[in-house]
Amino acid sequence: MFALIDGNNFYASCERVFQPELRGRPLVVLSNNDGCAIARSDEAKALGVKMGQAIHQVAPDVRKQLAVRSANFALYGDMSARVLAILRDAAPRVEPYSIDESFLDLTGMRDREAFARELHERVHRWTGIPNCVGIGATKTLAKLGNFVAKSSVRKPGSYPASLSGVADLAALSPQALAEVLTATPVGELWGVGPRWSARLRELGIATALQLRDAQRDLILERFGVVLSRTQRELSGDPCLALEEVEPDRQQIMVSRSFGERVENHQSISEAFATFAVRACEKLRARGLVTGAIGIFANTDHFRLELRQHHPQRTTDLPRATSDTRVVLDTLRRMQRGFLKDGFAYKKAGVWLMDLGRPEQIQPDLFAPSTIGNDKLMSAMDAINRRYGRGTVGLGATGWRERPQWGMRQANLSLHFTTSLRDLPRAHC
DNA sequence: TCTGGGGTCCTAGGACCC
DNA sequence: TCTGGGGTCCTAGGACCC
Repeated sequence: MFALIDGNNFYASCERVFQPELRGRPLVVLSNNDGCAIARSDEAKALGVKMGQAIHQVAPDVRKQLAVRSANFALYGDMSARVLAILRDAAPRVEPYSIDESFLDLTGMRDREAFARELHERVHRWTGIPNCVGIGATKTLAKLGNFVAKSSVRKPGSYPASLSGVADLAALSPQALAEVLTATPVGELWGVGPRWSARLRELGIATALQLRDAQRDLILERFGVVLSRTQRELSGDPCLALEEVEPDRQQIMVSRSFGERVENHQSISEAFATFAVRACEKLRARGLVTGAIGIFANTDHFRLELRQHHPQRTTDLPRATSDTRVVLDTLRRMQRGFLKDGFAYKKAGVWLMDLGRPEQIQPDLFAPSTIGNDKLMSAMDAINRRYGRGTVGLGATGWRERPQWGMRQANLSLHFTTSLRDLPRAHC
């Protein structure tokens, strides 16, 4: 038996906790570079702002009514950790699924509904984050329960009012569950994206109930094992287990769109170095080493009248490492002849592949299997953790206050919970 | 003027092995 | 005349998630 708890309009809700003036107003949180909407308050949804919509494409009269914030991931990450601490305290087995969602194992619990209601209120009371809880015999049904709980808050009448905020689908009669499944378009299910949703509808499968009751071998044959699992989970047959221990990452990527188009290769080289430094920090934080490096750059694909170039290159390292300097050295060599003159680049990224635990790396007969100075790197990480990111670093990043490639963040809120520097400026 | 940043898994097909 | 039958590994592409 699973529960899924998730924060409503999570990023928008985080902003509202510390900026009460945003409550009750249509609020939009923008992606990096203040490009498109990545979170919307209910009021902003009601005005018709779409998920992922470019903010400059929102009608001017709507735009005027919106409160807007630049994405503040430091704040959201910290609020997420607070919510998670409450969940871990309340339930023995928790799987953090995303920044705003966790699965809980409720197997054997007697009064699930009371537990879920209490948790629902406690998270809101203790963190300020409104949330919903879905419960079901499988993860897919718990996810669906969560969708039902949220929908019946936002659009009263879409589902029975008793399922508002907290929805235990496992407590419903088969008839009542069938009604919920009938009211749910197939595309709203976890694991059914726009492509499959369209293909399913062509086959006359438009609702969750129709998918559940469709021919098993038809789904398996036409869509593969992934959707087949979703189908089985819909009938209460668990195919996905709770994963308390996060599996090691297979790759780590750091990429950014630039605040403006950049032709200057030195500037882009500094961007690559900055991304590599960040990627290596993430790598070490997970106790991993990397065996290969990839880089890419893109010109502005929204300006097709401009000359386009999207080079990409990967290199295997002779020995695995988590030492930023080894990665930067390789990166420098990879960049020879990589960018072309006369192109204006808009985005670049670095990714680390072939990740592994240092003790699992196949050893070389004549040389150590990894390379680099662990003590130096952990000292740098410790200083940056304590005094703030970028307190110590490496020259290849350019070390600039405002790099040419830097992001636009015109409406960034304060780091209310993670920066002492911001505290005196916070009025709450 | 202005358009995000991460991830995972599965499948099919080709190269290659014995 | 007739030309096997398994395997694995790798990669690219496509789907999904938040």
